[in-house]
Amino acid sequence: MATLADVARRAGVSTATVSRIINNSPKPVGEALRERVLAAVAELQFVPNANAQQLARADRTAVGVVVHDVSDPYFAEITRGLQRVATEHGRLVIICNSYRDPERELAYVDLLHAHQTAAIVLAGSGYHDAPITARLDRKLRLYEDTGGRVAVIGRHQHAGDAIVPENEHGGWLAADALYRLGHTTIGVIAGPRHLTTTTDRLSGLRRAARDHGHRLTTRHIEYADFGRDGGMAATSTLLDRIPGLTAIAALNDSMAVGALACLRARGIDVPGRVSLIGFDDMPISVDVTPALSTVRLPLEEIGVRAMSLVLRSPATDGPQVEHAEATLVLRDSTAGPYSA
Amino acid sequence: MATLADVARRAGVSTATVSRIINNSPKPVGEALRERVLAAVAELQFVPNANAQQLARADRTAVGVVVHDVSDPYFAEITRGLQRVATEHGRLVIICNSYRDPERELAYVDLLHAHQTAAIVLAGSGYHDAPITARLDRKLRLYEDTGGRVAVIGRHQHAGDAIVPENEHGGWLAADALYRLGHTTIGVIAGPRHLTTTTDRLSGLRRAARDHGHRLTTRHIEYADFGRDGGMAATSTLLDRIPGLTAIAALNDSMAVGALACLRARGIDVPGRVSLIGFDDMPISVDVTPALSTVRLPLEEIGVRAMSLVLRSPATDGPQVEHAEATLVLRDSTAGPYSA
DNA sequence: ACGTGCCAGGAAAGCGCTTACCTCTGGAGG
DNA sequence: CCTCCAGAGGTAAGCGCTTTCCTGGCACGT
Repeated sequence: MATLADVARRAGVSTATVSRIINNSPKPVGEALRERVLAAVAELQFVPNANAQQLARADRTAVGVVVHDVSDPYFAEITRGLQRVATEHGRLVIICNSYRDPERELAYVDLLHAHQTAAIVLAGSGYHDAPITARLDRKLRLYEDTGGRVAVIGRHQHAGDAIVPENEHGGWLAADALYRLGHTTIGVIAGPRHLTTTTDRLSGLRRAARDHGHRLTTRHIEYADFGRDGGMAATSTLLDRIPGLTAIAALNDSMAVGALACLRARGIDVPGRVSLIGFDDMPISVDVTPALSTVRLPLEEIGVRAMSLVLRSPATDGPQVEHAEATLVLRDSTAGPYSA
Repeated sequence: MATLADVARRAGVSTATVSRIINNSPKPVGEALRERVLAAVAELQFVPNANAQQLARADRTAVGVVVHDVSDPYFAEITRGLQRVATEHGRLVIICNSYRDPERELAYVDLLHAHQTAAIVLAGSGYHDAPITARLDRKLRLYEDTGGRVAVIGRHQHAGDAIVPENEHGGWLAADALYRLGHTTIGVIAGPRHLTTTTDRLSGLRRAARDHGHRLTTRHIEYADFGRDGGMAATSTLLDRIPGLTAIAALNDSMAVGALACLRARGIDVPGRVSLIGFDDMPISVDVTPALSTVRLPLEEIGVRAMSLVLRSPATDGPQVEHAEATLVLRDSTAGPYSA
């Protein structure tokens, strides 16, 4: 492993000179030396030790991202936005998967802090768990005190920058859309109840029911994992419990896809017999059959905005909270109820 | 930013002692001191500087992963496998997206090298571009010389560990399946021609044609981007160019989903009028309508194996090359040709 | 009583860089 | 001809840790 000193020796110059050249520092260096040094760098295949550089200069460059799971399309889209902006700024992104384990999330925050990343963006639902939330908040605040920037996506708690998707409003949109189509009872397939995303979306659904004087009911809720298989299972029990159900709201599109699979397996026509609406509008949602009606969240844009927030000059005053608009997208999986 | 020295001062001990305690080194430390130090650590909210640690000890812990794009389901699945194993070994994973830009790929290899990662795994197709390939190979070899481990997924060139998916065989399987169903001319929608994955899969297709004495033809190839929209566009031109086409082979499932969208838009029944087969078997493929027939690659397993290879004790002798088996999965998008 | 080991703890030498500061040119200006 | 200064390069002090080696006590053996 060649070091700076090796290069310096080989070129017959001091390490300072080599350092200046490879970082092309503002300090002028003669052309002759520069060439000698560059030649030595090439011969020795010198690759500077980034850890030593980080330690020596004070600056922080990489940025850390903690998501629940990159392979989930929801996070994949957000991450794509994050990455794009980071790359434009010449920043390396370190992606960490917490797999929805709060402890692992905490551990990753420590880790990114320890690695002196310039910023941490935390994407994904918060937890209904006060001790965890408090610990996380403390860690984040400490990190900020040492000069780190933080942005959270989709959680309320933290004091720093935040992008908050309109989950509650989105829930309202979904229920309202179904009601307008003539449905009066909605079966809900929800994610884990300890996630704030779940409860936020649910409360939007419920508010819609209240707004319509309870001619609409959203009482039937089935909780499962936020994923295709969870959606499939939840749909199955929902169907068994509520004969004649005409509408299902899934709290995310992955679950909706699972619901579709269940419905198809049972030979229940969508939207002929049952209407289905999802949430998020992930890329694939337009390609399933029937194309999924859903509440759209600008996923990639959310990523872009979060990264921009965290990379903006610190001059900007105070923590920013931006909202990401939820919009209704009606495609082919929703229709008026089948009149029995 | 509290440092080790701060903690030592606060606890009234030497930095050596603090270091021993926080790393719980084998060297024994008295109980009284240990408590004092731990208290100081807590009060000062000390978080060790990982860069300094890396520099001081010789070991490397993180591992780097370079993929074309994590938000692509193909890579998302592989990454999931990689992550799982890394996590089991307590390793941090740094994920880098090259967005299929060879230069960026090279830059990332340098970057990961510079950051002293323990290993680099390069996932995704290689390029038909000798200079690039040579440069990459040189960098990788240099990295290995300095003690780094490398594994590549899905490319032949490099000398180190490799997982090679049976792309050629998979192509053969796809074409052969279609032939057995009675199709004699296959329209192919392919990814970029400079990717080895594209050409490998294509040559499998062609071999199948030869094997069947050219009663089968795979001459009609449309190149586009490896993605949903690329697949859609390619299918469109294919359909225009070859009237009466009864079978389409897409070189990956994303393209196949795009093909499905195009076919649906044109009102062409699948598999009634046109049969469609994909490649990869990404998770969503079972949920589109009709469920996609495809050539399955054990994506997550590939990730698992690659990471295991790279994390195995160096004692193991020589570079390993493992194959990932391609298997035919016939679902609902393929059938016998419609006899005109 | 004195040596002999052992053990807890500290001193200090790095790890591979960056950079503030110093030194030594040589040429311009008087 | 001397002074002064700018430019080119080097010296060395860190950055925040880890770890080797050393020291000073202490309990033990004789």
